[in-house]
Amino acid sequence: MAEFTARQKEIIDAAIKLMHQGGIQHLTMKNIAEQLGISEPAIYRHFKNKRELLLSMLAQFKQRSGDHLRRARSLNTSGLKQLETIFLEHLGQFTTHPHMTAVVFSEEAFQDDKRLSEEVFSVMTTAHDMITDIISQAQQNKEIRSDIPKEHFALMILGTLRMLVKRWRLSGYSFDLKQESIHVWNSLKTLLVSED
Amino acid sequence: MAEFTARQKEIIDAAIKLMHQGGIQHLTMKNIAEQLGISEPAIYRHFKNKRELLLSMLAQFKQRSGDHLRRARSLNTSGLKQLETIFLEHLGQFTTHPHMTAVVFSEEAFQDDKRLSEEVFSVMTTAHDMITDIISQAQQNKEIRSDIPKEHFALMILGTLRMLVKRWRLSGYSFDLKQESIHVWNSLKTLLVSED
Amino acid sequence: MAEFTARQKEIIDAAIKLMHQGGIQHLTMKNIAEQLGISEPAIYRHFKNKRELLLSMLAQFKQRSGDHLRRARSLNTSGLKQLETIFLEHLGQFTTHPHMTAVVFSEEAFQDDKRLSEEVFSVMTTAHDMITDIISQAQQNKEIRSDIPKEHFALMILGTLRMLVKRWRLSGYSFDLKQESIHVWNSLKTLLVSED
Amino acid sequence: MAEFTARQKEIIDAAIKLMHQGGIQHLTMKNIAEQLGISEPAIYRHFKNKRELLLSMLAQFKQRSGDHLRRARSLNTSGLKQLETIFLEHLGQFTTHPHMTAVVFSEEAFQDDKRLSEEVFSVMTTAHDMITDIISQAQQNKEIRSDIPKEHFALMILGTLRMLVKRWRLSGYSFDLKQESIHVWNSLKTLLVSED
DNA sequence: AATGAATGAGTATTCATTCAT
DNA sequence: TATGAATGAATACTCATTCAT
Repeated sequence: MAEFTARQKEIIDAAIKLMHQGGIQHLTMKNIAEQLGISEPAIYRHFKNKRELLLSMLAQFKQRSGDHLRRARSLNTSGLKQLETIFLEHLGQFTTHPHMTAVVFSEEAFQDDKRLSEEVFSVMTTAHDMITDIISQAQQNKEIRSDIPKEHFALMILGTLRMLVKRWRLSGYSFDLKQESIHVWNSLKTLLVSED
Repeated sequence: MAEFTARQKEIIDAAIKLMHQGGIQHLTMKNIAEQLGISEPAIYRHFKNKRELLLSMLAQFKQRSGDHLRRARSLNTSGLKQLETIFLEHLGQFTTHPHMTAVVFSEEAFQDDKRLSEEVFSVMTTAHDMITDIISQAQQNKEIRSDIPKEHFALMILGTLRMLVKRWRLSGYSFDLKQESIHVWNSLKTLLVSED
Repeated sequence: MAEFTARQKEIIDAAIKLMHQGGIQHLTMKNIAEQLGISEPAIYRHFKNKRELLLSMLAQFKQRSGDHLRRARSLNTSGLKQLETIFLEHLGQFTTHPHMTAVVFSEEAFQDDKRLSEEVFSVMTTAHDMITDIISQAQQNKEIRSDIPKEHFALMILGTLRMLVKRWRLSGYSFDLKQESIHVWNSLKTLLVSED
Repeated sequence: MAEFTARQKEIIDAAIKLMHQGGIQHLTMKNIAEQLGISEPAIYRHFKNKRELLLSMLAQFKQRSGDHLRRARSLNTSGLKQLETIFLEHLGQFTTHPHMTAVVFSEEAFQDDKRLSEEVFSVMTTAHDMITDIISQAQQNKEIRSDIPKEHFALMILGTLRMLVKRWRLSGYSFDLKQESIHVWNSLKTLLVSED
């Protein structure tokens, strides 16, 4: 939908990087300008105001996230394989772009602006809903055990994924997220399919 | 360790409430003072500065959280029962004090201060470690399936718990967290014990 | 109604002086602070924001103006004498406080804020209405000729007064306003009473 | 004297319209550009800077005003008729172009620039002088009563005219200025000619 | 003749903190 | 123990203006 100019992308990237470094407290117009080597007012040529910039940042994140999910969903494979793709690709993306993890956990930061927090919420909800959907089908196909409500599985998968990212972040990216994500997924898979 | 005066506790509570309402952006000395009906300088009689206040807030939270865990741990019951107590009591505490959820998710907020973020991290780590410990023993006792690494179980339990709280928070506390937490725990329990 | 502290009065006076010197463009928080030898933030201890300061300035002016009018009105003299008192005292006040003239002509300056412009408008309207009222009675008492609508007389008196002040202002206060106002009032009086 | 290109006239008109809408605060290069649908730098092709633009605006206004006065003056009629023409045509012009009223009352706005404020002042002075002149002759011709100094009559006529316009402006143009101006003029005329 | 990109100086306002009382 | 008054540093944002294209 919203196409960004090269400069806008640069600014958005700088904003993400700053959020990553020191939270929203660090995400000031001055810091963004400094990081890009331009003056503060220059930013206003590209974004009406800070809010619009943050909204754009989230819009971009939302789109990427949505693309990921849709791509995984469209794969002509089993539900379990789709979930694996989502789980691993999502975490793989963070391995490549560690500062993106800052955006995932930005709900609390944007708490004082309804539009912004809704936008972050919607990313989480979309993922949750799609995962629930895949599980539902996989349960019907007997790929996944049916004695656990699909919403609980979704909660577990998303919760585990986020917890893994959070630990990686708080540890200072001190372990190999990609490697670890494969191990964790295997555990999750085992639980999803096992039946008494 | 740190014993707080009645006034200090009041200030800490006010701080938590403010964080809950509008994030760290709302957590200003002015707002704290306003909420307590005192002047700003008055706060400095009780805390050296804002940082010390936040540190105290986290210390209190850490202690409460630790107490909870230790109490659960000391119960002369099965590991599974201990995990259940931790899971349900933790969530039960949030039901009674919803503004406490703000503190749980405050890691990102305190990102720019090492001491503060470490403090929040340590709460999470302590919980993680204790859960891992309980699981380890329960696996030896054959209460919990052993084909899944204990760390992965810990990740799942803590991740699911946090995800549940986060959804409750972002939904505007629109569902019965206590009720829901029982259901989710049952699902988790089923997965913990089931064996191929 | 609104009682101002000593500091608030100082700030209001500084604001009036600045408006007088260089129009609203000069009326900045920085300039006010500089004139008082304090820092900008200090002003915010005394007024919530600039708008509130301007509103207070106008409130003070409104009250003074109203007091003047009511005092003149309450004089147990003829209508003509009351009008003379209003005319001469009003202009006399400006002679003593030349910077007050800036406030009289501030309607255009406050155009972009409804509340502010309404406040200035109301000062003018109040004067207009009271003058109209006095004229009406004086016409019934045959003090003032009745072949001219009272509103037109009010327009003339207020218009002439303002025009005189404006010319004084724009001339750089180069003539004796008090002296001149007596002459002009004599002319007005002659016209008010003369009859074909 | 100063001949303006079509584009320059457009820019001047846009400036007047903006002043009319929200005072000098609204009269920014950005707003002018926006109103014309061009970019800000484009304005600098036609005016050296903002000051030059405002000066041109006033020059245009001065010329129009002067033309009006001279045309009225050149009429081969009585002095009273000339004054009537000036009074009614002036107000008639405002009826057609309400935003012009903004320029009449712009003295205070341009207070911080000597050249600009002088320019506005000169428009007023020219009108004042010419009116005084006409009155002087009319007094000699016994058209107008001679017991009132000509300057006072000039002050009254101009003051009443301005006051009428100001009230029209502040009322939101809610009454028929043309109609009202005829009534007010009749009152003024009655006073000008009546003799004890 | 016009624009996209940029900027130095300024604008109101907020923040944590200090100090005299 | 508390407060009224103050402040340096920062905040988002605006303004007139310039310059390369």
